[in-house]
Amino acid sequence: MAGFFGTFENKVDQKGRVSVPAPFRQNLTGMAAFPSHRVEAIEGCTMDFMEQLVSRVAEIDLFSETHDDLALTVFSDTQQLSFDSTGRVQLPESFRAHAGITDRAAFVGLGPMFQIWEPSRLARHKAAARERARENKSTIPAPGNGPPGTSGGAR
Amino acid sequence: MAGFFGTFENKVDQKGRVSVPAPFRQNLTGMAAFPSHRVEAIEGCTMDFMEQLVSRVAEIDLFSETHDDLALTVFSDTQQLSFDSTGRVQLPESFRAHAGITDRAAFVGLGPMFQIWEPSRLARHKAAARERARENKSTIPAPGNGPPGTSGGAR
DNA sequence: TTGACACCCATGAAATCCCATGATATCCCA
DNA sequence: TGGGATATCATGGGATTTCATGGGTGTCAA
Repeated sequence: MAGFFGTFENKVDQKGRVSVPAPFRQNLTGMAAFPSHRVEAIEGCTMDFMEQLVSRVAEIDLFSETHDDLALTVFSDTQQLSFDSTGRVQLPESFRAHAGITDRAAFVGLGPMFQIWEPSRLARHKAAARERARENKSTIPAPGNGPPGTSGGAR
Repeated sequence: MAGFFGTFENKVDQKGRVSVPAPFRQNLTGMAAFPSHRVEAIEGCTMDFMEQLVSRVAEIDLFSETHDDLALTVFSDTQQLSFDSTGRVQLPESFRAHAGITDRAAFVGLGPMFQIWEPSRLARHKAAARERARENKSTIPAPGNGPPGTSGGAR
């Protein structure tokens, strides 16, 4: 599976446009975005991934409260953002407000998806996340060898 | 599985490019790299390996805190480095800074992955590692046994 | 008419391509 | 087994392309 890696900080111009980092664009024919309900950032992913999300949510009991809440939270605010000819997207005002983005936006790769942050908030969030990951000793289930960067080394 | 062995020291030119040692390149269609959390070096692995990680992460409950923390910690500093036609990669400035690399870089094979060091730091690190290995009587677990016990991979 | 927005072109900086060079290492054949 | 021919590799640097960014124009709708 192709993924999103790395962190890229780009300028948001007066029209509210941002260049999507070229490495991200390569995996994106079209992109879907929605405000994160957990952090002050925008979540982004491929259209494909969004459709997988739809399937996953569909597996939750229909008519359950969880289902409704999740569906409403995620899908009702999702927008498909399209690129202009130079690879920029228009960040809707409501998205910028949610993330506190004014004139700079940091794209951060999270593997299957990515997030868009106001840079200084990202810095704070990242420090906190790293701390938590260390405390919980979280690791990625190894695909047969010790994952680099988490815990195991050689095997 | 293909592995990385040996140490190779190459020049970093003014453009920030380094030749990836030919023996390493043979195992690499594309390479992923990220700053080590434990030491002042850059970790490298195959793109395949990274993508396996992505798949693993995609299987964790989306929107869980674990998922977010883990993904952020692992992927946000990772970059895909691609080879030019003569087998060089561009080492991003942030990587060089993390490892203290200026005009020389040492590639160290570590089996399933490898590291990139500033040569003199590597020398020091290596001496220390050898010392620790002797004191701890570290061993490599025999094939077929459970996860490494006290030998504890890199730490 | 005034925004909001898609489309287009311009620009400078940076990354990448591509060719050239010399140094080793490898091959091949007498 | 010598030793020249050939291939591989690390390295340098100019040419070209990509990329982020700025700004203009036209269109459609309120």
